[in-house]
Amino acid sequence: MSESSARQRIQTRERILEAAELVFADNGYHDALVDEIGKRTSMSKGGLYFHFPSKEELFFAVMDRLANKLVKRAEKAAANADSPIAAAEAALGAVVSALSRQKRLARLLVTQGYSMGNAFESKRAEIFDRFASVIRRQLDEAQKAGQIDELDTGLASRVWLGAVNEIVVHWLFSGGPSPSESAPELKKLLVASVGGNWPESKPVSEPEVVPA
Amino acid sequence: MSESSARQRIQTRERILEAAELVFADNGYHDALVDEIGKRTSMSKGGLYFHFPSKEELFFAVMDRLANKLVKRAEKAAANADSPIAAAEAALGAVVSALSRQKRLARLLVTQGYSMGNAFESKRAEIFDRFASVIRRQLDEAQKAGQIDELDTGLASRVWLGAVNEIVVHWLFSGGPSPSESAPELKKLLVASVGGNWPESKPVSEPEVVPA
DNA sequence: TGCGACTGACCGACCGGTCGGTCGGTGATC
DNA sequence: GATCACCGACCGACCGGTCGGTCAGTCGCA
Repeated sequence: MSESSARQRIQTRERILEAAELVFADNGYHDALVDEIGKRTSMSKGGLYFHFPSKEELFFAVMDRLANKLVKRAEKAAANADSPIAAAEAALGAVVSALSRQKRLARLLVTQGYSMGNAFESKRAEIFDRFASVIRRQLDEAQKAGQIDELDTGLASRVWLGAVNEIVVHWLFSGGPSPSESAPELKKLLVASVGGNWPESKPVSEPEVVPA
Repeated sequence: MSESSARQRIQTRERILEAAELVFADNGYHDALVDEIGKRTSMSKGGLYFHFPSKEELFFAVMDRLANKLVKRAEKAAANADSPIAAAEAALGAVVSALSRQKRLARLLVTQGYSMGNAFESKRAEIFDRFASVIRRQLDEAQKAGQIDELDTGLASRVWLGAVNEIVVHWLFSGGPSPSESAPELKKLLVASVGGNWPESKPVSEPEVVPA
């Protein structure tokens, strides 16, 4: 059946993507070996190359998959909030909390692409722009609602992103506190940056499940 | 004379460092070829390896040199300001303006190291910590002077750094406006993040020399 | 029997690092 | 001031491991 075989195909792809995610996250693009991905998939190198045309494409696919998941998470969190500024905060909190829980994913998203060389630039830009847009949309709303100052929301969204990025990298590289621990203070700083009035109510729930 | 030969030695090292800076900045650590650095120095690979024990050490030396220059610049700018919060702003402005002027340096400092693999982590941490300290010291002063809110200045300084980092990366990768164009608005956001009272006076001079 | 999925031995470009060798200068010795 | 031993700086051909990618062949299912 072309139906079930198509399903099979997709499942196999998924299996590869999962393994590749691990390997890329641990080693960075350059030091990740295609053979290693094969080993973890219990599939030979040739098999991998049947599903993906190159290491580069495979990496991009991994990044897209990851970005999709996280962006969705952020958008969902934003949708559940009850004011634009709270939504922006929630989106940011969702990402921070997800990355805190999965060091490997954080690594992958935030640093491990660069070793690809200059070809990575556009992918990085694309992904970060997607996150920035989520934040920005909320800030635009907040501005319309008069919750925050007049300002360049594009710039502000990148400031927010950059801040998160730096906190995460610092955690990864220097072993500081987990980003989720810094999150409340971080949110305070970022909301203040756009002149938002800090709401006394609702500290914005995000389960904050810490894995074993 | 051992005197002049020591001088010569240092000069040669400097020549190599300058060439290496260019090559690393253009290609990233991994894609930079030692042979290419040799070509630009008019020196053979063997010659290079007489002065530096490995490609890695050479790269670190380049990064240190660059970081030193920039940190000094930032500290100088801070020292010339007439209030702690203005000093923090000035330090940040100095870095932004320097990077805006030298795209290559920006690239080198901000992205090109990652392709070294996980060995880069500690170097990156070290350098960014140095910058963070400069900012932080000023924020601590400002806090003592009651110019800003009670807050975690360590966290705040990383927020500032991260913001700058993201603006620069966005400029490099997406060809947006030069960071120095965004600087005024950026400063406003960051000062607001720490609850600083925006002073109407003195927009903090930094010559803002734009090269041809 | 045809075809999609997969195997794994093999290829070959690539590049950091090495090492035997060269050479201009320096200073001690006669 | 000529000779000579020596040395630091530099040269560049070469080595050897690595790794992305290829391809002829296998297997099982429809």
